[in-house]
Amino acid sequence: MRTHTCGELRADHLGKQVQLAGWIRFSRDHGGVLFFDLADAYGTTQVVYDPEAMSREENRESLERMLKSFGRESVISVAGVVRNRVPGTEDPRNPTGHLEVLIEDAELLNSSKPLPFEVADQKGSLLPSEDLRLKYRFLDLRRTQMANNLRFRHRVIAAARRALDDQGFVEVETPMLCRQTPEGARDFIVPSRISPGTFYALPQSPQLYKQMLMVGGMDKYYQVARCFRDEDSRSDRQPEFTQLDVEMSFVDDRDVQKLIEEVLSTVWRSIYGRELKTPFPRVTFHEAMHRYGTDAPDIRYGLELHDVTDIVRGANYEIFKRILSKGGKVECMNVKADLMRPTSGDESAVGRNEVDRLIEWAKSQGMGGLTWMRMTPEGLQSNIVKYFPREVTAALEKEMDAQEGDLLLFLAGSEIAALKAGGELRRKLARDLRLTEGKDHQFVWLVGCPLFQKDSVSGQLEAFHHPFVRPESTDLEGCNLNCLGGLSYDLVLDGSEIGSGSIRCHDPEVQRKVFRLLGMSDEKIDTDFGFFLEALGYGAPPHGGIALGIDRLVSILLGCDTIREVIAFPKNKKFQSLMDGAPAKVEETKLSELQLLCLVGDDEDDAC
RNA sequence: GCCCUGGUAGUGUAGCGGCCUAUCAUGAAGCCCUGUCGAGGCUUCGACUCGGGUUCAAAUCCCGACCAGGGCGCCA
Repeated sequence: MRTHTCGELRADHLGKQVQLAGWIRFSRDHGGVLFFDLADAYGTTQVVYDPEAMSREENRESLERMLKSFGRESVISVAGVVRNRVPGTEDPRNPTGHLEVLIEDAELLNSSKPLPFEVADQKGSLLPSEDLRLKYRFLDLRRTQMANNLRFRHRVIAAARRALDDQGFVEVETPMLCRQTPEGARDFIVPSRISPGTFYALPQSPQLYKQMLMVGGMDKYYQVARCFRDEDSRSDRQPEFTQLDVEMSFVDDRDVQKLIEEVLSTVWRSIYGRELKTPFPRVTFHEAMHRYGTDAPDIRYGLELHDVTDIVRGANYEIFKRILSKGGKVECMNVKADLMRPTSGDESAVGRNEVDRLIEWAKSQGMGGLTWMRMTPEGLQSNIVKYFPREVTAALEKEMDAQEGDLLLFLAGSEIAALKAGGELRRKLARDLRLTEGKDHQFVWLVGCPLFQKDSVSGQLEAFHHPFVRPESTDLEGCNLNCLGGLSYDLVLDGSEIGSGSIRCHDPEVQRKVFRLLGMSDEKIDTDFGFFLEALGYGAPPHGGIALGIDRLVSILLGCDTIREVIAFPKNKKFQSLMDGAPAKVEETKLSELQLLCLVGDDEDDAC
């Protein structure tokens, strides 16, 4: 159907008879000469109809009529000769821009209805609303941006596969129809027809299966695995998503991290053609929370938090006094003068109006407000500095290394609230002041996370990551469980968690103890995890692994706002596929076959 | 479950109490044009999400619904 693609023709094809096929992106009718930009997945080639160059007079009229009838996104094939363009009319932006194909014959392979939005890239054309793009995703995918995104994603995955294959990893597929896991995210449930009244769950991750593969002696496993979680959507969350899932035997945490650094280095070489700096910096959970106010720190800029609680204790400032009396903390951030005026010219980009806006923002974040002081030649100044004795402001200046023009921002509240708000403030300022513009991507290992955390409502211990993390110490009776660490590690990229892994419990007794501490009865443990503990009892090797979120990784590398931009057929915020209408009702007979009753009638109001 | 933002021709937008019979661009349909490449020129078509309310007067203000997105909770 074609001899070449639309991105292929070069100077050495000149004079050759070729046949191209593709979509008409643009057409230009000059009253006689007709130009078409013929596009396919590989590029765009200009094909031209020139009536004066037509030799066979008898075909001329019908060919001309046909060509003039072609609309945008019509699919055509053309036959003709490759020739140079008229001197001075070359298009240097296009690799095929110095030549064109002179149409001798053409065929309409398929016509296109008028488009719901523009597919061709045009200067100044804005994207249509996302629901329209999702409804017509097949058209959206024709846009070069989307096509490039998917190709980029493919190259990332291909490079990762190559790296893992080189290291002797085996890609193994694990079931999509699983047993429901008791904790964690909500499962998607699939009814069994053969065993009425029972249900499979779609996997939240292949966690247990990959551990079983280690027990099975597979030694090095990986999978580009689809995972399913029925939790509410975010811009970086979809009900189904893809993980690069890895597990290996006879390793410690450093071995897994080293492997991932190697995999990502291969990705870097493959897509950027340069080396990735390894090993990645390691930040402990404690350090991340106290310096950056988050467990997924972006360390590409400063704005670090300082605990100034003890310093401001000497102040007569009612707001701080009230919070301190309740055991709260005061966190301080120094917005250095040079950060505040790189982009927007003369005056400080964080003037009084902006500070007022930050105060409003802090209130919207659930803080009581935000206190500020600006460093001047006369020392710290602000509306409330009169409540701070000179020795307190002096100590603040020293602790925060305040130089002239610097802005100190204070957040006061319970320790966790102050830190979290500080983390949010950091992110907001980084965004507003464009602190990451032009900066390289930065990976960080987050290590030393606690094994457990207390549920804020029930007070019950719950797993910080998941219940399969090996505790730092196996003496679970003799230690403070609130401080007990796990052998886990998160991979953070530019302030987003893109991976999480750990060394696992391979000793069934340790694993059972962890389950018990999580509040599970022995009966429940045996029902839900009996097979798992049983397996660990048959000589499970020490093992560990990690899973990288491919959608997040790729979207961050591409600078996309949401992971939907790197997923061919994503769902909307309500988990609907606007293109095919999923989820949808099924016929009554299908339900009876599954022994299911639907409590929601045809009329929405009938819902119980 | 909650909070925030937004809904104007097919698409993207302007308008934000009367100058609205609603702007501009793009598109679609038609005509002109023999070297363009977002071709150009001319003509035509085509919209205020829905329901209440305030007002002499509502695209504009208020309330509610619906739809979309962002976030909180949730996501072991």
